[in-house]
This record gives sequence, structure tokens and C-alpha cells, in this order.
Amino acid sequence: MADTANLVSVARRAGVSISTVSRTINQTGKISLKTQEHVRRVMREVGYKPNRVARRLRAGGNCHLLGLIIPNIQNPFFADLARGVEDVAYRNNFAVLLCNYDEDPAKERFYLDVMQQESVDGVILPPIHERDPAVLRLAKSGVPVVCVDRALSDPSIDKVEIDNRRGAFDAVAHLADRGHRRIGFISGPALSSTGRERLSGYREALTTAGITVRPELIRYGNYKQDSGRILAAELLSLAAPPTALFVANNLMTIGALEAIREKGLKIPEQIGLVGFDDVPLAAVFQPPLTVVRQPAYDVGRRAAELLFARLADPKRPPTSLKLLPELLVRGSG
Amino acid sequence: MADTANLVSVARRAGVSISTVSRTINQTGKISLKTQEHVRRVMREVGYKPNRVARRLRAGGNCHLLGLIIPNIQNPFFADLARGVEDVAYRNNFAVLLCNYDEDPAKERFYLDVMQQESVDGVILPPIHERDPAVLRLAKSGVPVVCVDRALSDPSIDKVEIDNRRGAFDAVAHLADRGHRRIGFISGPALSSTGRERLSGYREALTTAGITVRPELIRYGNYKQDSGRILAAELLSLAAPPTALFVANNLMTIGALEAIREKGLKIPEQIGLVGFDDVPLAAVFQPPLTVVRQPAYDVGRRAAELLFARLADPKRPPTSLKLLPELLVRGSG
DNA sequence: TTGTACGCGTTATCAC
DNA sequence: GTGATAACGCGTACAA
Repeated sequence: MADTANLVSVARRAGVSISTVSRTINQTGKISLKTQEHVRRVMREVGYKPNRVARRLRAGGNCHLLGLIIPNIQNPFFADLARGVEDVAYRNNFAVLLCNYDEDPAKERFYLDVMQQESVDGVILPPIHERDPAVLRLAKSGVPVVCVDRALSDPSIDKVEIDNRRGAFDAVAHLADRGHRRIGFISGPALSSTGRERLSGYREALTTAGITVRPELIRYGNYKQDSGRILAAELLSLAAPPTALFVANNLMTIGALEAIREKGLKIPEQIGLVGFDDVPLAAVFQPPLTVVRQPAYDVGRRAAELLFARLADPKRPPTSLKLLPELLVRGSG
Repeated sequence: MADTANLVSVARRAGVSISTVSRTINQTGKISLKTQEHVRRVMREVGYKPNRVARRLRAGGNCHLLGLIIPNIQNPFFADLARGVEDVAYRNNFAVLLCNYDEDPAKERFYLDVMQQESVDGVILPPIHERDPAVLRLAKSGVPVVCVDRALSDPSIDKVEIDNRRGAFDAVAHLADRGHRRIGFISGPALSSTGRERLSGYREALTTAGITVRPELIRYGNYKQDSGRILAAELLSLAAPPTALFVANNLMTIGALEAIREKGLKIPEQIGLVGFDDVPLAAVFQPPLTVVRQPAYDVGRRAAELLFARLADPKRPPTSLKLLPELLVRGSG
């Protein structure tokens, strides 16, 4: 049960004071090179590792920990995003506190409290909605916050978003190009910013193509697989069903595929399909799925970089990034 | 910049000492109900939240944080597992420190150090290999460790594994039942315990079915998509190619699908396919993919439960769980 | 039943 | 250059 070495034991063993040890570690203050070397050797000998907890207690932040609060890590989009965050964090010797809040305000509040109680250096999250009061409060309290995927009303907060309107526009314009005139849309929640933006891209593309927007071809889901299946089934059962479907996220696309399969329709001959978000098997699917690929990893990476930039310079002007999604035309639509 | 309330400020405001406040929070010692109620009200008023960092420094562990170190969160298997861990953690008011180590010993060492420096209450991880010295050292130092997915040589450590031999056996026996005599196997690394166990299940099933094990039909991959594609292509180019493929994990199965597609082979008529691990799109794939489903979420859940059981009773005998995978016969083999 | 005082391992502010 | 020492916020032995 080797008691872990601490500042005191290292100092004693090196025959110096704890301040000298602390200063050699943090490169603060002036220490003779000879002493530094000596101290460093002793630290190696006893395998000293600074205690991050004590550091955080003392310094309150600035201690190599950041929080990532996402709806659900099982969604490949957020898994990729998380990986982007984690890679940048690792390069900076930071650890990541991961929280799944399931769009549940109570869980979100709990985790935001944890962030404060753990005095993390910063938090990355997609806010539940634009004026999420808990998040705004956290940001006001001085904890650096970077929003990803969804916006927050406060313009002073750094954010990394996807150009959802553009992504949806490209997808629907592509379907229109292929001759589709009745294009169904399985949207996200009307309340979410991503949902609204993708919807406006859909409308705009239709209008541009000279196609009338028909409300009966638009259904609002919750970004989960089940709602994709149910809503797709509804659309396909219409008296005048759509000839193509545009689905607003990855899980609902899978659900839509279930519905299409149950109906026994052939893709793309009988029903065209374009999904928002790429998925692992999409490229080898029969037919390969046409999707709007979101640069999820990059969203995470850029957000973490923004966070580190802010830590380095708290006064820097807020940055707002908008990354471009990419239409991957494969075979389904 | 509302300075966050602490024990002192609450105590002052309530007109009691800090120990009284501390005791009402932790239900330790005897405090009159009236005082308790009063203190609680004050805490609510000022929005007091105990500082987790100070707690951990003081108590060294026992403070609502656990570590999860996995190869890569982008692998759906580990995403599910992580979710299982997180759900149990949340129910116990714990937060989770998530680390991706990419099978890289240096990263693993870094993160294990972090665990100690953060004085987490416990760590859940799949060790790089059976006698991973860094993990053994951590466990010896008194931090509760639960191994998942892969074993560690030390029998005193709690673990949750999958019956890999059985899963592989069922898959290959199923292919043999369908009349396949030349069954190729894209294995995991020979060094990993999961790799070895799945291999032995494969061999055993062949032998049971009276089929000779042919080394040229076995290829060793690294559980990543590329190796699945390359090795499948090799097997399919053999003078006497296999009529069916069994692939040892999800990502390599996707790779194998790429290779099959490039060859223009029809599944299951020209080539049967069974993969280890389910994937989101597998059920709607054409044909639906036959897979060995691992209960990844449950692995995480049970591991976390084991960890909490150990925290509650450090003296309890080590538990070793082996969960059963399930062969989902769909259409590909 | 309640209050006082110490220590957890750091960092930062003084002195020398 | 270096060393003592006061916080950071909490839990707890000890005292009252």
C-alpha cells in the first residue's frame, strides 16, 4: 500500500522546502537549474505525481479537467463528437467528465451542478434549448462554456454548430434534381434549433425547385428510432404517398428503413431516401445510403480547441463556428 | 459572480457551527430535528452544494466519481457498455470520468495515473492484456477495479465477461448446420483473450461438426474495419475460397461487407456471413445480418453494480460474471 | 447535542 | 533563489 508520494515527502527527501518543489513543477519563480534537476530526479525516484484534487481545491479550476454533457453516447454522432473532444483534451493532459443527460432537464441540472462542484476548467455541451437557464447560469458564474450542435441565445458564448439549413437544403435539392416532386420530411422536434433549421432548409429547397410545401408531408419526430419508423409508416400510407423521404437524423433514418422494409418497397426505385448523419454501415448498405454527413468529430475537436483558447485568454472575443455538412450521394436517393 | 456558498457561509447564516451543517448533510452524529430542518432550509435558500473536490481531498475516494477506461467510444460495443456504467453511476449520484486509450499502453498509463490523482472511488476497464502491470499496480494500491470484456490474471479482481467461446461456437455451429463446410474466420488478435476464446469456439464447433480445421481459412485482424476488409478479400481470393465467413467483431464485419461487395458476391447465396457484435443497421440490412449479440449495456451495468457492491463492502469475495451472448439468426448466414 | 481545531496536498504571498 | 505559512472546503476527533 505504497502511500503515494506528496510534496512534503519529495521535499524532505530532496532536502528542500515544498515551495521549491512546487515551483520546479510549475515553472513559476526562479529556481537554480541545479536544484531543479535534483528535485526532478527525486520526483522520478519516488514516482511523484501531483495530486489533481488538491490542485483543483486550491486553484479552483485550471486543473486539467473538463466536462462534456451530451444527450446520449450511444448515438454515433455524439460518440464521434466525444472522441474529438477527448483527443484534444488528451493532447493537453486533460481528462474528460462524460455525462449523458437524455434531454432530461433534471439530469442536466444534476450534471451542471457536478461540473461546478468538481470545479472543472470548462464545459462543452449541446444546450437543451436556446435559453436553457441552467446553462446560462453556469456560464454567468464564470465557468467557460462552449456550445456544440445547438445554439444558446447568449452571443457571448463560444459555439460550434453545423450548417443545418444548408445540409437539409442540399439533400432536398438533390432529391428534387432526381425528379422527385413529393418529398416527405421526417423532422426533428419543432422546438430544437437543429429541427427548425433543417426544416427551413427543406422548405427552401422545395420552393427553389418550384415545389409547393405540403404540411401533410412533414412529420415531427424526436430523433429516436421508433419515431422514425412510425412517422415513415404514416407517410407511406398516405393516399398520395411521397416518392422520396428525407429524414432528419441517423436513428430516425434506421426507423424509416424498418418501415420501408415492412411495406416491401424497393429503394431507390419505389422510394428515395436521404438521411441526415452518416452511420457505420451506410456505405455497404444495399443500396448504399445517401446521407448528409455531419463532421461530428470536428465539431468536438473545434469545440475543445475553442475551450482551450478561452482558457489561455479569457478576454478573447467570443467565437462562433459553423461547419459545413457534406452530401454523400451513394445510391438510396 | 455569486461566490458559491460553502459550509462556513451556511453555518454563519444559520447561526450554527460548520460541524452541525456537515453533520446534517451526512447524517452522521446526532443533531436535533429542529436544527436539521433549519439548516436544510438555509442550505436551500443559498443554494448550497457540497464541494466534491474538497470532499475527495479530505476523504480520498468515497466521493462520487468513478473512472471508465475503454479503447474507443466510437465502437458501438463500448458506447453501449459506457451507457450501462453511466446509468448505474447516475442512480448513485456518481459522475464518470471517460477515457479512450486506443489500446495504447502510454495512454493507458496516463489515464491510470489520472485515476489515482483524482482519487476516484473505482475504475472499470478492459485491461490491455491478462497481466497488464499498470492495472495490477493500481488494484494493489487499493483502488477498486472491475475488469470488463477481458480478463486479468489476478483472481481477486471483480470482472464481467462475455462467454466468447460459446458465442463463437454457436455462430459457427449454425453455419455448419446450414451445410457450410469451408468456413473462414476473421479472428481478433491472437494475443487478446477475446481473440483466443472466439478462436477456440470456432475450432470446437468445426470439430464437433466433423469438419477439419484449416489454418489457411483463419486470419488474424486487429478488430478494426480495414483489417476486416483486407482479410476478407484475402480469404475470398483463395483458390478454394470459403463458402461462409465468421467475423470476430462489429467493425471487421463492416470491412468484410465491403470486400464482399467489391467481389460482387451475393449474401447468403454465394457467401454466408455471421458477425460478432450487433450493429444499429444490421436488422434492416439486405439481407438482415445474422450476428452474435453481446449484451454490452448489461456488461457495463453489471460491472458498475459490482463496483458499488465492493464499495459498500470491501471485504466481499471477488465476483466473476460471465454473460451469455445470443445468436440472432436473421438472413445473412 | 453542539462547537473548535486540525489535516488532506496544493499554490501563492510573504519574508529573508 | 529559497523557505515558512496561510488559505482552498470539507470531515472528524476531541472537548464542552
